[in-house]
Amino acid sequence: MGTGRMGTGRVEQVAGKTQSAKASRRRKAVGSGRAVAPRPRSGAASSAMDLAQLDDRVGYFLRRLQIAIFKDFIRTLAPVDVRPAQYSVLVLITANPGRSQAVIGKALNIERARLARMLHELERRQWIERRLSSADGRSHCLFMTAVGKEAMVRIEALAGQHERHMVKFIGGDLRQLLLDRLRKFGKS
Amino acid sequence: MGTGRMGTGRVEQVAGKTQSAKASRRRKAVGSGRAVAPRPRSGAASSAMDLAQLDDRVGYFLRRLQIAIFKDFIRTLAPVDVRPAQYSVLVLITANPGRSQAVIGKALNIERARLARMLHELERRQWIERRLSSADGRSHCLFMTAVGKEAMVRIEALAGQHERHMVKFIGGDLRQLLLDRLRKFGKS
DNA sequence: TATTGTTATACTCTATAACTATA
DNA sequence: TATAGTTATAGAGTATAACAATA
Repeated sequence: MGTGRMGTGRVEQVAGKTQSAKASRRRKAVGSGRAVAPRPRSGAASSAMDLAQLDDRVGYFLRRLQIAIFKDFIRTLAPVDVRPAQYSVLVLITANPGRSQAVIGKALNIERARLARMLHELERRQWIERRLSSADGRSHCLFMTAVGKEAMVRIEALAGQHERHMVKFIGGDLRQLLLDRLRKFGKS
Repeated sequence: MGTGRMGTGRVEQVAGKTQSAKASRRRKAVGSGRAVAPRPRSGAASSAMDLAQLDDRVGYFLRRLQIAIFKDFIRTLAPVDVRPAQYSVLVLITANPGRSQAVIGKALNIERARLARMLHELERRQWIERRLSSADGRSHCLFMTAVGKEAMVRIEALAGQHERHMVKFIGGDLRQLLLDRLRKFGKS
């Protein structure tokens, strides 16, 4: 499951592209009519929906819960335009300054290729800084900038707000139980 | 969060594209050297990693658990090449024959655009059939084909195997508790 | 006007391969 | 030879807009 688009963060830069996108869409739309094979007719069913075996698949419900949680996270942190993966990286750099990309990536299970791009974005926003390691010329040591540390104050405030939403959403008891039981799956 | 690639399902059709992909990559690689600004040097940190605030974010752990679960699902159902979203659609069509795409999509929170493509794929594999509704000319009623029903036997067997992996992975008690508490978030 | 199914575009994220610089 | 960072490609998934046909 990738994470796809989800939520309403990052709305700014879409506006400028609307016109040309529309135009090219219209251009390409010419002659794109799919040859649809004629289908047989059938009466439509209309009783209540049965989830059947899906009702016993934890994965299914966990997935839906997780999507709802990420949506709230993205919505809550929209003012600072920080997504879940970015947040986890920022927290780790803040708490562990000077670590290499490889180490941070492994801790969060983020591919180094993906992390490289994400760090470029965070560097562009002047929140983090990369310094070549004096011990290993291949490694980049990661640090928060002064601007980044300042931004983290607001980011953590919003993240805390999101966490309080979770308490209201799934209940404080279930939240705590999940934390206690799931921590072991999130390490390494 | 979309779900991205994840796991090892669908490996077949990659092989044939390797050569041309490599070639075009080499072509484009010419002159793509990024002008990297020289970075200051720094000593590398090396103590144990601190998850800091991340250690209290249920969303973080739920996300990691959910990824692990989907990976197991994809790996376990690789023999039939069925992904989680496809599985959920197949189960619902099997249990609720004759429903429209709109209804199935709403029940599973799958965008109608996305569902249309997925159903094309399932139709191509001759597992499902679309019939125009006699009551509403806009609707397509969905049915499993004989081949599809036959395939579902193996698919459900593998899905059950996956579910037993879950019991071993998170424990039968936690699985049951999650099912009891999360079902309400998965309906609508 | 609104809805159903469809196509297309943009973006996020994962997986993978290739390349460089360094070790 | 192996590792760190980078770039690029393919693919899954989400969000969104537009369109034709139908209601």
